[in-house]
Amino acid sequence: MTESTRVYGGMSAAERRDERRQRLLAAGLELFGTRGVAAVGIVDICAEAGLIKRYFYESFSSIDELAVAVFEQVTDRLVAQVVPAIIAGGGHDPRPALTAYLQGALADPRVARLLAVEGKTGALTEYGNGFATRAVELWFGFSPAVEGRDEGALRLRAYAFAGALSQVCLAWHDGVLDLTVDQVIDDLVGVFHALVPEAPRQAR
Amino acid sequence: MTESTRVYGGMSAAERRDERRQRLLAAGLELFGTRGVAAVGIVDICAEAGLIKRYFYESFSSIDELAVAVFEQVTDRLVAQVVPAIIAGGGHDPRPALTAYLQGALADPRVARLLAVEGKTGALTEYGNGFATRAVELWFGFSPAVEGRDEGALRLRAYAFAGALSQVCLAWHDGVLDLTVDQVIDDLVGVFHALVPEAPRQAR
DNA sequence: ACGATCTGATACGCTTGGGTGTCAAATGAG
DNA sequence: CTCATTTGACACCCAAGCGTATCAGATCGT
Repeated sequence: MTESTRVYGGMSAAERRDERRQRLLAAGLELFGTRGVAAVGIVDICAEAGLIKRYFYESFSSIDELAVAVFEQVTDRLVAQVVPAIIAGGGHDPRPALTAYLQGALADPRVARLLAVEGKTGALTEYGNGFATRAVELWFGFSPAVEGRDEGALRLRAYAFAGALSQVCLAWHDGVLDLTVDQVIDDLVGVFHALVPEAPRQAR
Repeated sequence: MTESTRVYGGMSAAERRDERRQRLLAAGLELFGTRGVAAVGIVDICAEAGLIKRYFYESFSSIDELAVAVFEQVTDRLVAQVVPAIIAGGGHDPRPALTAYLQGALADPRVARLLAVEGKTGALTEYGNGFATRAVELWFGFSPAVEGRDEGALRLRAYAFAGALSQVCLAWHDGVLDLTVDQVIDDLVGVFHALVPEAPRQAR
């Protein structure tokens, strides 16, 4: 309880603590995004972050807790970039949103892997499903007020597109798709329009 | 080296050995398909199979080896059902093939999880990617002789459809899609045709 | 019935990783 | 300079899981 709080290395106690937490998050992104969550231990994280175990438990109490924090950091960043792009698209052009999303998922294979694979396993399942749900609800923000049989079909297409995005990102990172980033974006815009022919509720 | 080989429990030595191997494979499908490969140990497999560790090492030398065998068994069964259905479709109707595939992936959530999640992690990555490649090449069997820019775009759509299939199966098993199996099949046939507008090279 | 073999249960040694503790060196306040 | 605080390196105990070994009961051939 004695908060001595003095400056060390030019930083206050809170600053040092936050900086260590950020290093742990960065180490988690690196290792979780390459080896996979299940293959990473606390010792690995500390080695990658250049810290000792004491400072791991300073911010987190388990590997799963760190994994959740990393996942939320990644998805929050992504949402923060995509949502304004959706608004910029004016509700009828999916390209800005797709561009924003793919700039995150194509630029960093670790992000792609976290979203497409790790978010479906172990302690991240509920958070991964939650993110998928958020994305699908976002999708429905474009085309509301559907009912009955078509509502289910539309929802299916939302999940279909989400899965398509993930798989394409993984395949592209694996090098099996010989396309530029812009080509991938163009093609996925095409996929979007193919999946939602009634998409832009503008002049129909 | 002394192969005594005598009958026990009404089975020959080879029969008993095969039966134990099958029980291990079944236990692997159950546990890998529910908890995930990374969360399963040899002891768990043996408990599920009702065997002791000695008989695990009789057929496999590690958890990863069992996981590969389970994955290959599942995918081989699937291929054995899908390929004839492709032929039955005559190269222009995707419905039989999709029906065959989804009868496997929708009837058994463990199969869906193995294909969509576990096949991308750990020791199964190469085999999972190999299966995806097989599926994509199968896709190209329908629409050959494309070249240049369109070849990449078509390949992207193949991976997109594969990802769509996986994600829809997972979502359906999670109960977020309130559709019957037949409705899912119908809708995915629609997704297929949407992704491949030039699909049936019949009377265009 | 008897002996050899097959099986299941259990135990043991070993390694790995989590969680905690100790101690000396580095740093900053007075 | 002196001393309290902060930090890093290292040691330690413990639980879990792997791989192997042991042993009694069950089963089969003769």
